[in-house]
Amino acid sequence: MQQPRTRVTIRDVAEHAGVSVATVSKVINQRYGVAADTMARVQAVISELGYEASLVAQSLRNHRTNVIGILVADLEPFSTELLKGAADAIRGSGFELVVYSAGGRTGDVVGWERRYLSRLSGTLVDGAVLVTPTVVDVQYGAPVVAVDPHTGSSSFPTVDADSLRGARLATQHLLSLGHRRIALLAGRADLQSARLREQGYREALAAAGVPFDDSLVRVGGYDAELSMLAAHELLTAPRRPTAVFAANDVTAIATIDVALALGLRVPGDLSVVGFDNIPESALCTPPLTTVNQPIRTMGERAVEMLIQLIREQPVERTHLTLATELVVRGSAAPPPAAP
Amino acid sequence: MQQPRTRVTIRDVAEHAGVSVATVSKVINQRYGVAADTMARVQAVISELGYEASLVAQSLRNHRTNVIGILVADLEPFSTELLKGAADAIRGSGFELVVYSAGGRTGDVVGWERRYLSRLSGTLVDGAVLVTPTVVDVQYGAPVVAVDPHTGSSSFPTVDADSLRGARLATQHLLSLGHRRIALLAGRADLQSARLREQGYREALAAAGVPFDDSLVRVGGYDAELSMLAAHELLTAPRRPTAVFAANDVTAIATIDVALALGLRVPGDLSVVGFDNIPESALCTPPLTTVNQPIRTMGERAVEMLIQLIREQPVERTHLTLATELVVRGSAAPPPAAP
DNA sequence: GTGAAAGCGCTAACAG
DNA sequence: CTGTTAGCGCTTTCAC
Repeated sequence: MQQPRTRVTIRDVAEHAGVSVATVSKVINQRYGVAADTMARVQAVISELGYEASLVAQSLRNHRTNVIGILVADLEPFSTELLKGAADAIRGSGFELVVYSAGGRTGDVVGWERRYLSRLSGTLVDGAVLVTPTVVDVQYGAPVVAVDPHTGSSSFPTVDADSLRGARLATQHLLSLGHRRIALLAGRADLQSARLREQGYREALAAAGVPFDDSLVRVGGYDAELSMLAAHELLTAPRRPTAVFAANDVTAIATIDVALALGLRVPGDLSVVGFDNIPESALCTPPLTTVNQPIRTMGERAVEMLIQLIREQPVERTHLTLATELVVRGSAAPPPAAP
Repeated sequence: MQQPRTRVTIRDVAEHAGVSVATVSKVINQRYGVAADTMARVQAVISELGYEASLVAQSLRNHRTNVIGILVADLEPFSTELLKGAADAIRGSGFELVVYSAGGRTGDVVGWERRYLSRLSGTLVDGAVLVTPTVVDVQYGAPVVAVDPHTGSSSFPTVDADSLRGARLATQHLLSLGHRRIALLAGRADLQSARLREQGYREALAAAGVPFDDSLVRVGGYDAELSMLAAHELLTAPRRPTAVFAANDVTAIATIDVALALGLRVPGDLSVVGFDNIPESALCTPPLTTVNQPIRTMGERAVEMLIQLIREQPVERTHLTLATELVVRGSAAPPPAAP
């Protein structure tokens, strides 16, 4: 095989083989109407030159690329895990996977999503999966599936997890261990998932006849640093809670760190329950009791749904909510004996 | 803004604005020679229609996309971490990042790399970073930087970490703690990094006057499952080692799991040192003593180098080997008192 | 069975 | 200042 300075194009192949570009194209695409020996000759030149058709030129012509795009705001544990599920679903589907990351750029997130979706759809990708998108209502030239969109009412087909039930389970777990002063380290108020987790917490409290106490709620914004501050406030207050339900694992782990730094034992003095079940949650000390969100499965389902959409096959349900479940590990235990 | 069923093209904009496509193009690309009011009118139509130029058509024309591709075999901790570094380096560079994942496909890895590189280069991406590539010698239409290539002698500009020194540090650490029976859980023999780590291990042993013992070496292949088997063999042998140096963190963690399952205390009965310093290594129990490989920095450097290459700026060094260092945590301690 | 020609969406050179 | 034209690499009629 040669090592061309510049890309080898279909023209180069045609010239070397002494045929027209049309014929080469037919060979590449296995069309009928090419003599066996011509075919063989062209094939030989193709491998001699190491020719590969340009993805760009092909998609410009075909409007079909067999590529699925996934747009993520950043590569953090959640999106990374989801990507793996997507990769699982892609395998054997005949599609390829391309990931576009905004690289954690803050501020312009909405613009980025819209711009990319628009620039890619109909050309570079046959469809796209939007991970935790902020944009939910625009129609593009290609099918789009949203995973865990920031607002509940999306006009896109959507895959998410049952945050409401998960939060209820987590809170019930703490209640059944005997806790009554259960703090909530909430997520971001602008996100649907965060609102549902707070609602679940309130419902479980109400069902158990425990009054909701505003002073036990702090906003952690799904963010580690912010949560450390919030947790510190919570844990140094005069009557500190005996348990914390954190809206995601990252902030739950931050809470444990703060508690340990304050000399509290976990779960001896403070129980903590998280949400997400990211890989790190099993590895921290103590291992985190949390709510499993089937992140990988969400990625799989989203890609499967998207492929159906692309193939214009009927999609049974356009809003899929996957079940969450409690994963009991070591960070929650009965409260210390009342003073 | 409208919600077109199909992609809106430059033609649509031109028609709506009552100008030619060339003029629209000039407006988009901020070329001189457009009257202010024409410009305004076109801009208005653009935002009214929500037009975005097709990435595909642009790159076919321009041979310049301001997009950098990163090709990874799979999305595992190493590549994910590297991606983050790459994302850091991209920010503010004027380039965008696109990740292509083979999705852990085994077997066809080489073919995939070659095919993609070939299909993308010169068109969709201005250059590419290949992560742990098996292909190292082919020239493409666009610059390529390899990270931690599988064979040492790559003709690509390369970024890697000092595996040799890192392995020596790890082994010396165990030696200085008093260990003499130090096992090696090796990586894959076909990989440069694995060979260097074995060599470092041997050199440190030799320097300390400890004879190399073949029976203390097993191949873990950088793979968790394979390593659990190997570790089991090692730890159930008649004279088991007092320490294990694993060629990467994933296999080190697997070794700890096996040791604990066998009722051994870590580091009381068995010391373990890993290599990579992936995030998980700090979170496992006990926290892993390991060799830090600046993975994120490798991603950054690779992207920086690639950008220089794309801009045809001189690159000071085409083979960058980043320093490794020992990170002492809790998984290595002096050996149990000799029997 | 094969090739000439048109065109996907866009940009650059050149005329007007 | 604006439009016409050519062409990026490829596929697809449609003549020959």
